Amino acid sequence: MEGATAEADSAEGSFTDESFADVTPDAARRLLLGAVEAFAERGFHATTTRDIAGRAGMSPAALYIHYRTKEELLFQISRVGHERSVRILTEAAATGGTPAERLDAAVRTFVRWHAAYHTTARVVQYELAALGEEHYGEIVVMRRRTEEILRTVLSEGVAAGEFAVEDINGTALAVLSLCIDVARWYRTGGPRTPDEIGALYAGLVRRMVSA
Amino acid sequence: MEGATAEADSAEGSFTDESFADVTPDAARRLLLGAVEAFAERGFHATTTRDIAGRAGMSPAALYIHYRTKEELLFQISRVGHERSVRILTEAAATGGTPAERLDAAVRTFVRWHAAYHTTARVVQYELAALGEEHYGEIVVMRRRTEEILRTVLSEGVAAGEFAVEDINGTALAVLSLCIDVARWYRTGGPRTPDEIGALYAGLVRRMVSA
DNA sequence: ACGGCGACTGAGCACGCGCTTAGGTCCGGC
DNA sequence: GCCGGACCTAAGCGCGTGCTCAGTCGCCGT
Repeated sequence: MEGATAEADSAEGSFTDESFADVTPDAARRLLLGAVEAFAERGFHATTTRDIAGRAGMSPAALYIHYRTKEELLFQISRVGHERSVRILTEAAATGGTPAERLDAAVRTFVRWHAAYHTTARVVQYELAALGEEHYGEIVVMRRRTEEILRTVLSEGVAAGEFAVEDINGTALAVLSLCIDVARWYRTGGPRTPDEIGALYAGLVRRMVSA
Repeated sequence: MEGATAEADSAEGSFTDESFADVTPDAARRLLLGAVEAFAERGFHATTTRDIAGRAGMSPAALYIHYRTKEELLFQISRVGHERSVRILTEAAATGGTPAERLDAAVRTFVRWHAAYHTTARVVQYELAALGEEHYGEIVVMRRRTEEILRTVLSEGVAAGEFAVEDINGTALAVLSLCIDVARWYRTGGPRTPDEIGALYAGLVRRMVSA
């Protein structure tokens, strides 16, 4: 929880994602951050390598010293982003407490991450189709783990009599879908902070599944 | 209801969207349908005009007899698609019955449309950023109407004592988000028919808001 | 002092893109 | 019979793209 709480604590404003804090060298990290911004704004295919390099304050050619292709840049973003989001979900779902409490924590922090880091999250969730086949394969494994975590919590809640859920697979998919889609519509400076959306969504999901 | 029921009646398989049935001449309609497929598969920016023309069985130049630019093709798809989806929601929310029944009908048919015509819906919901500024402005008006319909039903349900919803705006956004995101993950040939997903989601939403 | 090496740039290549243009074909009206 | 217009194609223009490469800069160990 500690990590997950720190994750989105400053909550408002467009601060950069610390997911990429330990990427070295410095230029490689700046390129990644530039690419995240650009991909989130325009999409992968509408973004030029010149734009990315420009945001990082470098010439177009410098990009290819640190990454072999534009697609590899996307893959690194996707990989790190997925690792982070899976970690957050795992930690939240593994806290002590009843299944209801764990589902609450999972939805709350997952949503908060998608809102606070919606720039990264948008690339992570909506640019999958631009990945190469092999890279996509690696990512899909992590995505399946995400679904598995949700299904597990729901099953345990049903077993404990806390939840009344007929279609566990379908409901898990719906809950995830609800959380993920936050990255699509969230705007910094909107009426709600990531924390508030997390709280709202946790409540909605709780009512959706509780017995 | 009649129209909305007919809308997704054959329910399974990848049948073409009749939204574009009255587009003339024939070649213009074939181009639209080809563009819908291509945009849904690869996204607007990754789709070439040669690809679209090829799917319609024509030379690249033929596209420009019927549409001035590639973007206009996207706009026509987006416009017709939005009109259709707004009409569906409006009709469902305007049936007689309690707010709970109308919310049920709205979610059910809206979700069914997004699943059954997920190809069109994916373009409609996820390619907005590729629209030109003026065209985007036109579309946004329709999207606001969609939100308004949802907020109205929720408000009426609260007033009638059927729903217990604190944050009407936030909840309306969440419900819409849930429905829309179906277009992202739905695949034809998956375990659930559009009808089944509609029923599942209507139930989930009902529990989310009911007093 | 200097060699070697990693980081970076300026210039530019080959390609595929959106779109245009000149011209061909077909068909209904007179 | 033949004109006019709607529809379509072959060819290709100009440009911006992803990416490359020869060469420069500056820092480090010796």
